[in-house]
Amino acid sequence: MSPNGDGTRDGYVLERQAGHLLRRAHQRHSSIFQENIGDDQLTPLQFAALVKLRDVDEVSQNQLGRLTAMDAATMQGVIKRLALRNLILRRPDPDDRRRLILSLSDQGRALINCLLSNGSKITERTLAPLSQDEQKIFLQLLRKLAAIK
Amino acid sequence: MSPNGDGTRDGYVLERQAGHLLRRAHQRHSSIFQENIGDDQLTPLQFAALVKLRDVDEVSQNQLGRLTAMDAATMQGVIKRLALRNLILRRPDPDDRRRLILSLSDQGRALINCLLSNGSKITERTLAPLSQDEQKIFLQLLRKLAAIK
DNA sequence: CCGCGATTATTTGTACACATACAATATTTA
DNA sequence: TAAATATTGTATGTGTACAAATAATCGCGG
Repeated sequence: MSPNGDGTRDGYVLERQAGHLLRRAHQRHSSIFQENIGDDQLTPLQFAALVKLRDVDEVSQNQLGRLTAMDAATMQGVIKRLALRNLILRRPDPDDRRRLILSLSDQGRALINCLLSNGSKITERTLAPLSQDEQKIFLQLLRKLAAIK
Repeated sequence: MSPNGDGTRDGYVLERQAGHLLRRAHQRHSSIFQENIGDDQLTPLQFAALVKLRDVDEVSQNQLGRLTAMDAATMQGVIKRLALRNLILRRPDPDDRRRLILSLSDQGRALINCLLSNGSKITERTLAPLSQDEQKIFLQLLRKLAAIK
């Protein structure tokens, strides 16, 4: 009821809420990404789109959005910026005229192949505050929490 | 080197990267927040600002930003929107004319007191995919990862 | 007391993030 | 086949996020 010394009055402490901590952890990761990705323009979502596009070769914009957990509107912006840099190609699907088929350009393929090791470094540095065992546990629990699979 | 069946070609699997998982977990939390906060306009950052302002009574805008991990530009927008709804008061600091002293309005205090239990519910539902033990471990590791304290 | 660096708040620009709405096209089903 | 429904890509509006630039003010060393 009365102040606790740290300024809190009762049960709800911001620093203990999952959402706040997730946001701050994500913040920290973004900053590590930016420092280590090795391409000033490339953002985490753009990188994710390129990685996934490399895995699947060809997909429609919406499909790629589902594979990378971006909604259609967000995906559209990400793709537009990647296309502007000539990292991906867009061509109409002859079998479904609503769709745009996306694929990596040679330049995009070269870039992502070159940057993949930076991606691994980023994950490593993001998890660096944890021991090896802790990292394993954390990723496992985080996967559950993100409702993956 | 060659495709693995799941479409991946080698070591870098998007779904195993900390950043991607953090983003998706945060996404899921945001959606839970929106469904459960009980105020259509209130966002996670606005809620955090109100909670912290309730704890500390009076602070400058930048100080509140540091307490809630928002940079000055973000804080400015959040505060502007809260002030627009008359949830907070802004008055100049007589001792430092650069500062705006922020405090909860009666309306803001009433709202946050009313919504705190929803905040707890949101944390609970966000962590629901984990057992009690897992929740404890997860929060502890997440706090380390977010570099809190 | 002066000057200069630091702090405070604001503004601008870019990029997510998602809801909503829309037009064009596909698919389902009546 | 015709009508209802769903999907695809685009556009718009609001709200994070952060860098960079600006202006006002503060405080400290000289």
